[in-house]
Amino acid sequence: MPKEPDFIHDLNEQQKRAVRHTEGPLLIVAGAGSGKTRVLTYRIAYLIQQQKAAPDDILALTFTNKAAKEMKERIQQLIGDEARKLWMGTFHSVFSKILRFEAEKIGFTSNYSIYDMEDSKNAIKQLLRENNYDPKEIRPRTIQRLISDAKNELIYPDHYQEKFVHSTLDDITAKIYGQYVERLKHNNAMDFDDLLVKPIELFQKNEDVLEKYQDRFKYILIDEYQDTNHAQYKVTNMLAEKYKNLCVVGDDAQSIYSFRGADIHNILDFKNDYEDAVEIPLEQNYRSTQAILKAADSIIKNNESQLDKTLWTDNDMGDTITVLDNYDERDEANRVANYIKELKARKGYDYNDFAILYRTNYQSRVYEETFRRKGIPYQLVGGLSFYQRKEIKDVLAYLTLLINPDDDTNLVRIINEPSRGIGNKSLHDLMARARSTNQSLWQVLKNVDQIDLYKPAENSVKDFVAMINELKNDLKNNEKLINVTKKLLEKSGYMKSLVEENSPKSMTRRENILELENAISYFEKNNNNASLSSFLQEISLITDTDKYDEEKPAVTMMTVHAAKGLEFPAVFVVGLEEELFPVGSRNNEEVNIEEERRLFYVAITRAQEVLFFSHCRSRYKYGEEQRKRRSRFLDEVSSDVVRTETGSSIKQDKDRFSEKNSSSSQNGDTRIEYDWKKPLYKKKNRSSNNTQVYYDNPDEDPFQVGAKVEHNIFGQGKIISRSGEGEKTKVVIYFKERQQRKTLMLRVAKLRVIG
DNA sequence: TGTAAATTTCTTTTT
DNA sequence: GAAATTTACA
Repeated sequence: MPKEPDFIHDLNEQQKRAVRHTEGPLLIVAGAGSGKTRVLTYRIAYLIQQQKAAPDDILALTFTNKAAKEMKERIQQLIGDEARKLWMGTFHSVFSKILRFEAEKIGFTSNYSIYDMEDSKNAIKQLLRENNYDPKEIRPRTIQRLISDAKNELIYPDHYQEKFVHSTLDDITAKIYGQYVERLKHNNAMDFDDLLVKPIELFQKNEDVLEKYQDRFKYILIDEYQDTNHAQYKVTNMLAEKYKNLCVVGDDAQSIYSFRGADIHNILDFKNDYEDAVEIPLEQNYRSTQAILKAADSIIKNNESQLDKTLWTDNDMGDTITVLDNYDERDEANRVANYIKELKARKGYDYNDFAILYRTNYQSRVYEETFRRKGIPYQLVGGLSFYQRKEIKDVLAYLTLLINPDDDTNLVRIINEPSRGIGNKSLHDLMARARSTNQSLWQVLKNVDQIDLYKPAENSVKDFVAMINELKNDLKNNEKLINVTKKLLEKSGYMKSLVEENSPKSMTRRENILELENAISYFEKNNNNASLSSFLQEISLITDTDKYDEEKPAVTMMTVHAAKGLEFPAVFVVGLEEELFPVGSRNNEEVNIEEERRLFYVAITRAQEVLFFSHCRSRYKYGEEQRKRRSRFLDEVSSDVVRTETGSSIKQDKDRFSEKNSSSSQNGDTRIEYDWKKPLYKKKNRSSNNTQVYYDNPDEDPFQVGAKVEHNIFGQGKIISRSGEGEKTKVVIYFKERQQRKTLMLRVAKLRVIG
């Protein structure tokens, strides 16, 4: 056996044990900030360096593609270029690759489409219609959710009938589930859940295939094991069964994905599943100050079900945590922005040292507006991702069709995009034909002669078929992807229609499409045998967090979920209000309060040095102002590590808030009491529902006479006059492109200042 | 058939 | 308040 590498000495004793334990099942219970990524990378490097395994014997499953990429780079630094041969990625990306090799064995082709949530929802909606259910009454989303849950539990359609038929909803779901599975197979498509479930089917039906991959992956490592669901659990158990070299890393305190079927028992029961499993805890935290850890600990101990462990640190006590008590979300964003500027100056932080973490994506909006106004650079992670944009999905649908024409869902998406005269009626007829003859829509289109169709539509169909065929041919003749894409954009008229629309919106869309073209060129340059199929597969599995760039000099804004695994010197956890964090219950579904608490724990433990909490007393939801009560979690935080700062706008607003010494406060700090149920009335001199006219002081309002502005529809223009106040402010604008004047309500018109 | 206007739902979290 | 969807009308 080769001599131990020097790098082993970078580790503490627990970490060394985990790295040296190469054979047999291993459970690493890694507390937040305890260096688990380091352990994983070192363990892999160690396996190779000690010649226990070749790089391609090892499979490492991570939570994001970005984590896999970074880990690979770090291993490369330790052991060299060999590391490139490692199998690393998310469950979804790794198994989608395996499925591409083995698709034929389960009745698919390697060019199968991957459906995202939207595609899958559309397919379900279509099925509901075909079964004469009104998608307004039976929500596709609900059915989709139930089907997804079933899949992750490995309950198949026939079993669903047995297990769940208690209500009409279950009845309908059972019916749709069966049809949905068939439809996807017919379309040669898989949804996200299938990428986990189909490999299991593959391995069960083909023992030789299973054995091939068992021999292939002699060592398996899984990160964030607490967030695996039953399907993931099952498939890795199958793979690990032969050699039992399964190493899982997780922290039950950070389990935050139960809504997508993650089962905390996978980590709790690991030792039952593998009797000779060794458990190694990592308890030293290298990330955070003592104050931050104390806050985190005081939170998590309120949960009943937790594995016992003590996280400790050698780090300093650090700063006290500040709770910002705000008037509303604008006040909140303003104060956060001010603190960022102040900390930047006082502590020498850069913008990328800050993160703003929230429970829901829509909370980002106020921050975007505030930061833009104050000139603070930011990067938004999550929300609507690039590949979910309409124009991008459209182009990708065209491309998908070239390799998988039987994919009805993608075909329906673009058959009349841009409009080419194949409207609702014609499409309906075509689909009816497809259903009655059990053909795909594409097959029906190819033989459109055989149906009695509205003539102009029929001609359009013929042109459409000819165009797709031509592009398919180009692809077959090994034409470059980028050229096929460009030709597609031209021949389909997609670009033309965007050019003709000539609105700011269509301009953005064109820019996005250019960016997609760049992505395609880049992919083609960096992959020797880049196929359209592999490109589409890769991008359909790109996640929001994959795009987060820690080098970018900008404040990061993201959900707590997206922040998992990351760390920042200074963190603001915002929107800590009841019904938001913890979230409010939907319908009568019960909120999993322990999971919300774990989520808060994750948020806290992202912070290295400086931590802020904040909550608002009122907040807009559905366009209406709502009174908010501060989160119960704030009362759970150990009182000796926090102090509350009440915003000046609250103190000034005596009408609504009366000052009292609150003795009931667990924290013992002074708080201004207010009757949170009392209805709000409109604030003076502040537009309550338009973000554009809200400023620190009126002088900052940029929509003054003479300002150049841009309107989404009317284009660019100049403000000629202005009247009214607050919400009722009106401006007269001369739009030069249209050569006309318009009077617009500032509150309604979406104006941007330019130049 | 395509567009503009009116209406309704929507906000958890994500591979 | 926005996005998605439906309705009304050209």
